[in-house]
This record gives sequence, structure tokens and C-alpha cells, in this order.
Amino acid sequence: MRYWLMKSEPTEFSIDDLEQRPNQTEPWDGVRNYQARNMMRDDMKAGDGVLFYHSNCTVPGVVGIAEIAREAYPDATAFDPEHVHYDAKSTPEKPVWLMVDVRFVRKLQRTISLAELRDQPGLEGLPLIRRANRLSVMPVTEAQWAFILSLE
DNA sequence: GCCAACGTTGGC
DNA sequence: GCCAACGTTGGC
Repeated sequence: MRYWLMKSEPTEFSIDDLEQRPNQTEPWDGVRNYQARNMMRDDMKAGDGVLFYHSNCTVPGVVGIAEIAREAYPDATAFDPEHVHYDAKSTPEKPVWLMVDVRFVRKLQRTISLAELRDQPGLEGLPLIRRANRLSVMPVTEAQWAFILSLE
């Protein structure tokens, strides 16, 4: 089993939105970065743990836990010219972009903020806290997972 | 294949 | 709203 951190802008899709979805499950569409796509395609398995991270908001940080509910499959929003995530490179015959389904597990009792994570000795290797990191999906080691959740 | 221009991310 | 970082695009 692997662990991940996935970013979402709460104004677009928040941990509360996920909790309220039918089956508490949501397709994670809109990933348009090859590195993130490759990790989803090659390494994400059903049951993997996900730290749900709120970005671009008042207090960016980890706000909840989710899990991978369905492994990578074509992101249909790329096929729709009307959709904001449309990409002409991707077709149903040769899909370029993939998504996974994510299922709600629980909210954290409090937000573990980016600022707090930056202050932790031992998290230096976490891609999230590298300067200006823009990956929206990134791996988290089992030790990092346990350590971050121990801060709760 | 290089690299400047451009667009996006995301913290602050 | 600003802007640094960085991925992508496209001219050459």
C-alpha cells in the first residue's frame, strides 16, 4: 500500500464536498501534468491512502484523509470542447489524461497547515514543501504519512 | 535541439 | 493582487 498527497482548491472541490458526494466518492478529474498522470497510472492502487490538501486558500494544508477507490481510467472531461479541462490532444480512442476515483475516509480534527509542515524537522524530503512546488499529486512515504498524522 | 515567450500554480 | 517558479509551446 502506498500513500499520496492530493491538492484541491477548496473553492473548486473541498473535503466537505467529498464527504457529501453519493458514496462519498468523486472522480479526480483535471490533472494535466505528465508527472502526476504517470504516478496515477503506474503507482496508484485501490486502497492507497490520500492526504487531502487544500491549496490556494486562507490556510493551505492537510484537511482530511481519503483513499483511492478506483484506479486510473480516461478523464472524459478532456474530450469535451465545452469543458474547462478540454484538451484536443486527448481522444476516447487515445486518451492522454487519466483520473482516479477518490473516496472520503475522514476529516482531520484540525488543519495541519503548510506553514506547520515546513517547520517540521524530518519532512525535508516531502515534495510539498520544496519551494514553489506545483505538483498536484505527489507520493508520501509511510513514515511521512504517520508523522504528519501524528501532528493532528 | 535550443531557448524565449507565455500560461499556470499557488503561497503570501 | 503580486510574483516566483516552472512546465509547455513554437519559432528558428
